[in-house]
Amino acid sequence: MQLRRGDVLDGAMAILDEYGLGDLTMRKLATSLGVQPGALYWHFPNKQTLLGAMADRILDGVDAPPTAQTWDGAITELGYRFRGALLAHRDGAELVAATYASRLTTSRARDAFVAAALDAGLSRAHAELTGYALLHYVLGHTVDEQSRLQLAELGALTRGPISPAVTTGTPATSDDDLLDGDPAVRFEFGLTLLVDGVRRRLTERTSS
Amino acid sequence: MQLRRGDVLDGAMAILDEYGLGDLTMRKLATSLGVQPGALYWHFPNKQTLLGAMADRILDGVDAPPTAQTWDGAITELGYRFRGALLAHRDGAELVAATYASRLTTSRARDAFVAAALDAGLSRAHAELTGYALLHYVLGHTVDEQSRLQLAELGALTRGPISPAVTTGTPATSDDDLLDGDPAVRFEFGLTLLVDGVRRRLTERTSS
DNA sequence: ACCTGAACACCGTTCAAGT
DNA sequence: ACCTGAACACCGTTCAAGT
Repeated sequence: MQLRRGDVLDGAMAILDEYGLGDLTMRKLATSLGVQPGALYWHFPNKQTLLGAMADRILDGVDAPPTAQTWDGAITELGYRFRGALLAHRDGAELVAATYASRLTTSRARDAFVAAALDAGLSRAHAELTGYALLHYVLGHTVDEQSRLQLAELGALTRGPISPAVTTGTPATSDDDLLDGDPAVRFEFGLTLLVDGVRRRLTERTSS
Repeated sequence: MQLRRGDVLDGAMAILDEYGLGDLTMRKLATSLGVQPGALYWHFPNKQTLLGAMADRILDGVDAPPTAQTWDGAITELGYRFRGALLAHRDGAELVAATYASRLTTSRARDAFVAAALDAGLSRAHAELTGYALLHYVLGHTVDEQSRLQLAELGALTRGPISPAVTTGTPATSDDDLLDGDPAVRFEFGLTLLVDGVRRRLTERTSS
């Protein structure tokens, strides 16, 4: 059976979800595919490009038009969708943030924010700037949220052998969650600040 | 001459500024200090802890009380100060973002934002949430801004041997800057959206 | 066209032993 | 107390050679 580019990508996603970004090495990936490390370099020029393709897969669909009827609903919907996509894979936020930085993603996630800001009534220039602000906020928040989550899971495992049956009944809250509050509430609040910021720009326009 | 913890930190910061985070290895650091790699592990338990100490140094002073007279001026001042601290060192934003994720920084930068939000008149809970939103936005924005900057510098070097004298006269704008606009403008815009979001919460309080 | 075998030039970390 | 020497268990990437 010959290896195809998609198989490499699938294998990489599987390792990511099961072991995390730190354990995603070209050598482990090759082993899991039953192939020599060098074989991967026929399908991807380097690891960074592979990570870029993974980021694209993680973000696949987030740029679809929102279903909400209002402009603020649309922006909020896109924000939650973006965050959800990142949280759906172990280290998803970190991977996407790193890939955004290296400019190896082809995702048009930011464009979706820009389109929603245009629909709200902002000028092209302001809509573009709003797209950046939303993108940066969601990325910054979700990287933080996911790393907390994973540190808490690690802590829960380290803290001791509690019967797994116990954790099934209780909601998956950790010590840190209790101290720092619900991450969804935190996310929503920041998103609302930005949306209200946009609202203010709109009323200034109309009233002048 | 015996090596002190501070010397290791100084050496690490020097490598960061000159060669970047990717070239900051324990081995290179040891060589630059004229010592064996193992010696470093007497002063720092591991590389992560060293990176945490570096992040603390980068963020040193950003949590000082702002001088601005108004609450919105104070938040803006803190935002610019935070961003400035990150931009002052090569890969500073990436390093601090990674360290925030691993919770190995002792910086109270977020607390400064929270204090400013309290001064604005927000409740404790809302001020805390505002602190997170501001922190995440500044971090997300500046990681992006700095990676663009460094990709542009790399591109400028790669694109060819233009006389260094030419770049002295012209402002340090790259092709990407022209396409994507002034990063300071982008930063200011997002910060204003958040500040205006806070403002809205304040007026709702007072008017109800 | 696609992959192997084998190497190159690295990593972070550990730890007995030295001074 | 502080460091060396030397190893352990890895990395990403390249590339002639095979099929």
